[in-house]
Amino acid sequence: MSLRHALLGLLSDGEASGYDLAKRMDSSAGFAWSASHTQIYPELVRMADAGLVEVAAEGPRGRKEYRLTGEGLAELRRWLTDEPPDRNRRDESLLRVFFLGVLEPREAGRLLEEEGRQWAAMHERLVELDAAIPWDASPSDRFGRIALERGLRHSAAMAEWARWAAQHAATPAPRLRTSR
Amino acid sequence: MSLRHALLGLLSDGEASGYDLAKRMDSSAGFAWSASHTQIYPELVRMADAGLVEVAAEGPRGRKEYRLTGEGLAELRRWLTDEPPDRNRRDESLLRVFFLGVLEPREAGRLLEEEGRQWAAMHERLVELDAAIPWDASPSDRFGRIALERGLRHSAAMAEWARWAAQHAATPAPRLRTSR
DNA sequence: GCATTCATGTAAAAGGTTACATGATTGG
DNA sequence: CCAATCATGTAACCTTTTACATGAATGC
Repeated sequence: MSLRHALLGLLSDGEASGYDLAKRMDSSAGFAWSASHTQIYPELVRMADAGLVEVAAEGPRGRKEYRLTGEGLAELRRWLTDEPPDRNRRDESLLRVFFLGVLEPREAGRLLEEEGRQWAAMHERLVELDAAIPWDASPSDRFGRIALERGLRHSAAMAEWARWAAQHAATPAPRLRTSR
Repeated sequence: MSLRHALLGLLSDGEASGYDLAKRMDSSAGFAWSASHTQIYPELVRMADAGLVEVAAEGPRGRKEYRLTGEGLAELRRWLTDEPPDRNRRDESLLRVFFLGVLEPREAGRLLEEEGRQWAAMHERLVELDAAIPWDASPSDRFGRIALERGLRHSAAMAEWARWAAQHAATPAPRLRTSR
């Protein structure tokens, strides 16, 4: 139930409404987890029932600002330290690579080149994001920056891999050599 | 509906029963997509109804070997070339990083070190897998090797990142410097 | 003979997406 | 006044996981 912990984490950075959380999810932590408002609103109600969050204030248009309770913060910490991360991989763009052999080599190469462009574009986006954010010395910014660094390295490595792969997709060499 | 395309892809490599597919899923393509037998069996029935696969042979213990139809192969190719990959990210171990600020710096560092060990272990596993597989010149092996190379580069980059991050998690520097 | 592996399934529950629905407030 | 954004929700559907269930063949 990672949605719950994602919401606890986002709320640890300050009070927010479901609407706010949905938007935050689309930027920062959304690189790791996404959810639509239709999933967030009922989950917040369940979390309030469980005592993990509480309504801190109500605003215009029925806006409800949620705040983390002590119990909620404890649950977030427990999750981080005691529960082993779910390393279940689910990556559609990798899945596709396995099956590129059913296409013409040229077509497979073309798709890998496109994959490289996508990763390069993502890298570019992250570089700009990094430059645009006024990082401060707060713990949440420190780890936000560390998470972004992960994205930078990941996208750089994937863009490089895709370029390498595109070259090797069409070359009828009996054995591939790695670049490392 | 990626499960369907994962199964089509696995079947493009040769006939297999649901049982076989569940096992293959745990090794090769399982690094990108996993599914349990309880999901695979009914999906194969639906795929047969849709004309994408057919029962090629029946064996002992009610074993049913499925074979890709022409329609199935066409659908696999259409998916690869015409449908844009779903780049929806869902990565619990990254999600955690965003929230490490709620822990003691030392605890956060410890978790990042553990993350580094996990990635290094994964890298080691892939290096061994690479050495153990008798790659041939077939298209499926070519792209299997390319997919594995992606895993090698990915795990190497992530292991390096985690080591870097562990160092920076506890250091109370006002601004982080990247290693690139 | 017995344990293991092979082999298939059903059903309930949980998690997630898409379509539909409503209305208040703000900015131009 | 009108469009855009804010703000919340329900319901149907699809996907995935977990629990339960059964029994045949193989190897020792």
